[in-house]
Amino acid sequence: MPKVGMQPVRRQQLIDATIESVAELGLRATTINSISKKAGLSSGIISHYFGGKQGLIEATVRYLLSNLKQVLLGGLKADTTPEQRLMLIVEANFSRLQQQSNATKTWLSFWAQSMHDIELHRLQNVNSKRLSSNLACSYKQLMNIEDARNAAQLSAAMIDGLWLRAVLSKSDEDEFEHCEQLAKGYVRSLIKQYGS
Amino acid sequence: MPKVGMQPVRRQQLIDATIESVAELGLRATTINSISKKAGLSSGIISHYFGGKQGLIEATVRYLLSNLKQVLLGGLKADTTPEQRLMLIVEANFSRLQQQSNATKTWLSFWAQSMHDIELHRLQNVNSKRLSSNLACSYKQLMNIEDARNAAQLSAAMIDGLWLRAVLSKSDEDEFEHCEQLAKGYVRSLIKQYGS
Amino acid sequence: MPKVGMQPVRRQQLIDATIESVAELGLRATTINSISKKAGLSSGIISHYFGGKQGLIEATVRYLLSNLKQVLLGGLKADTTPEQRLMLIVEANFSRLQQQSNATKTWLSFWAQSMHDIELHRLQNVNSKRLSSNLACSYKQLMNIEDARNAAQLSAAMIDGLWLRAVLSKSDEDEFEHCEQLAKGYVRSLIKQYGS
Amino acid sequence: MPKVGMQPVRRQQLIDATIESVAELGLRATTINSISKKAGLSSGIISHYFGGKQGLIEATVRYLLSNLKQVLLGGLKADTTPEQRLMLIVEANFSRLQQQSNATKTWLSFWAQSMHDIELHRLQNVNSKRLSSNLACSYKQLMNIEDARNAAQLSAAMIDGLWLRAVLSKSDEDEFEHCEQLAKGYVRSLIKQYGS
DNA sequence: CATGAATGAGTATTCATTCAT
DNA sequence: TATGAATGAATACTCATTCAT
Repeated sequence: MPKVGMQPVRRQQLIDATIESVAELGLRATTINSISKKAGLSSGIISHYFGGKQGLIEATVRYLLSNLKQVLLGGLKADTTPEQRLMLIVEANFSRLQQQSNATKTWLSFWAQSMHDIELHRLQNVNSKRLSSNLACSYKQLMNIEDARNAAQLSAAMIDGLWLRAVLSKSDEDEFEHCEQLAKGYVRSLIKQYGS
Repeated sequence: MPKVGMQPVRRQQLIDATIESVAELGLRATTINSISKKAGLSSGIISHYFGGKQGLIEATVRYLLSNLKQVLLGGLKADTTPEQRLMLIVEANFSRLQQQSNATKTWLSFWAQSMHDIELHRLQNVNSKRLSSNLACSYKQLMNIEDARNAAQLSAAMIDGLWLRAVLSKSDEDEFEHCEQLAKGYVRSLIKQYGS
Repeated sequence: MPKVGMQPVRRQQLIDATIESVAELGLRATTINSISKKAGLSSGIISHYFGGKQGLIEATVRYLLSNLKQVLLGGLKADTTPEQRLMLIVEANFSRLQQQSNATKTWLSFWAQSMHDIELHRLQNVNSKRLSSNLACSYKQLMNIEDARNAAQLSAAMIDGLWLRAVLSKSDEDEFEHCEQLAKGYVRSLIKQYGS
Repeated sequence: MPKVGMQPVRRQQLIDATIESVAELGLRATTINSISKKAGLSSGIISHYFGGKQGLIEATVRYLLSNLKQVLLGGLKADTTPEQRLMLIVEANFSRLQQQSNATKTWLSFWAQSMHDIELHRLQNVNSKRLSSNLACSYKQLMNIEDARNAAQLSAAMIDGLWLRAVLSKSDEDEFEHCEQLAKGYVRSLIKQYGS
């Protein structure tokens, strides 16, 4: 039943299946078969739409990153205060777990792989830099540039650190929620500490 | 060239080669051949000494963890103040990069794999718990239990977060050094904030 | 050259190649490569169609057994006398050598392996029981039940014994023919001895 | 603890371990390690005494065959009648199961392998011929040569057939005993039938 | 558009053999 | 005389890719 205009549908089907498979089996055990089976499609379709497994992996990472960006932009309105913006950034980063039931493991797999994959590393760096610069941008409205940059780096580390430890200890949603609160508390303490 | 008493020598040779190979190629691309070639030994020897690839991987993780523990214990003397102890813990955790030229990437690979490997997860959890409890133990001498526990969780997250971001951005030694200072500064600020 | 509807063709190709390889090299020296080479196919195809070497081995045994059954059923017509039926059973069992140029050696290999392989043992038992019960069924029409059972056991042993010794001494077709006549003669002598 | 004159002791230890291992695991799964472990010796000793695995296998077959021969000769006394001799031959052949707790499976493995191993085939043929000629020799004293040869061939087939079916159906000792009685009964019926 | 049959290089593992001690 | 460390060829199996339909 070949149809026209299936391209975006098929692509998304395959990306969703990839996230599921990596979360469930790990990047290592994820095969073109495990993905296509989850998508309910044939294995050949992957080469057809993504040129190969590697292409699908990269498209999946790009999708996860752009999703994170959308969540962030979606929450920003014209009249948000700098502090509200900072809270939104924290929330967006912890929401990485909600997009798919368990896409958290997927993030971690891609991080590790990015150490040995140039394209993945580039994508991951763009994202990392964006977190820092988003944070710094808001902090700058509350303190001097030097302190803002420091606060941004520390907050970014705290967010990733809390998130990572939560993922690695296979925490449930409540514990993630608790970590999100800790991160917000830390951001507030930085504002109080350096804020003018 | 069979000799007697080679067991510990060969085991260490293979563990070192594994760390090198995982750092260079990633856990995924590390094969029994890449390891044995680096060790200058035959592939069969891995089964002989570790029962298989999985056994060698686990032995390598155990080695890295025990090394971290040794670094920590090695720095502790009788007359260290709680604050000195906390600084030592931070240093030990950042020293993960120095034990082997580039064992940092290796740690990250093992973390990711631990999400899909029960034994690795168990080992990683022991280590994670030890960091928290070591920190909490020292904090308890400086503040009340509730605050100490919180401080320990936050410091652990900050240490791992700073370390992770440094690894992921392929930082050089100076940047690691800077991160270590940031971590220490954060620990000091927690002491000042909650300390009685 | 992927085509549709090749499944049964490929399966039979591989089963034939297995019989050939086991006959020529023995079960022990038969590898996935020796089979796929004989079949003119790649080694991967075996996993594709049979899940692995073991699956192909079992399918091959099943094929040989079902073939034996077919030869037997094929010879039976409505108006055969019990004695004619008994002769047909003997013939069918000796025909094991004709189905494939030299499938006899293959049978022997599978028998030996059945001592250490549950599934093969099950299959081999079904076959062995069928020979006994087919013989007993015909004998019962010629003598009392007790004698029929005895005659069946003795005839089955005589058939297998003559066949085995012919195989082990690498007999030619004439000698097989002679053994078949001996077996038939023995069956007739049992009928004369016990027959009412 | 190197000692002199250990050669025959070690050889027998290894042959016994081979019989055990082949019976338990099958010829296919029997390795130099499974044998040397059962013998409580090192793996290297096998090359030392038998030149390799193949040499040990052949020595083991030779041992089983010579044992069968000994059992037969041992039972023969000066004043045995031809019929007694025939019964002894049957008994000796069924005793193949008693030499080692379960050496029966071992025989079958070697038979199958003899189809693809010249030396094994030679040994097995000598044994097979001896059975026939021993039987024929005794029969000749009771009937004319033609009938004796026929009777020998049929008896040999009956003995092997009954024994084979008993082994393949994993019969217990009682069932083996029953088969031995059936074989003896058959020999007696042949004597009655052709005997002058 | 989409399938899935077919390939074959690559992987971990096994194991008979060798040989320094 | 005896060991067992070390080897590396061989084996079964996996899986990304290709391509005829």
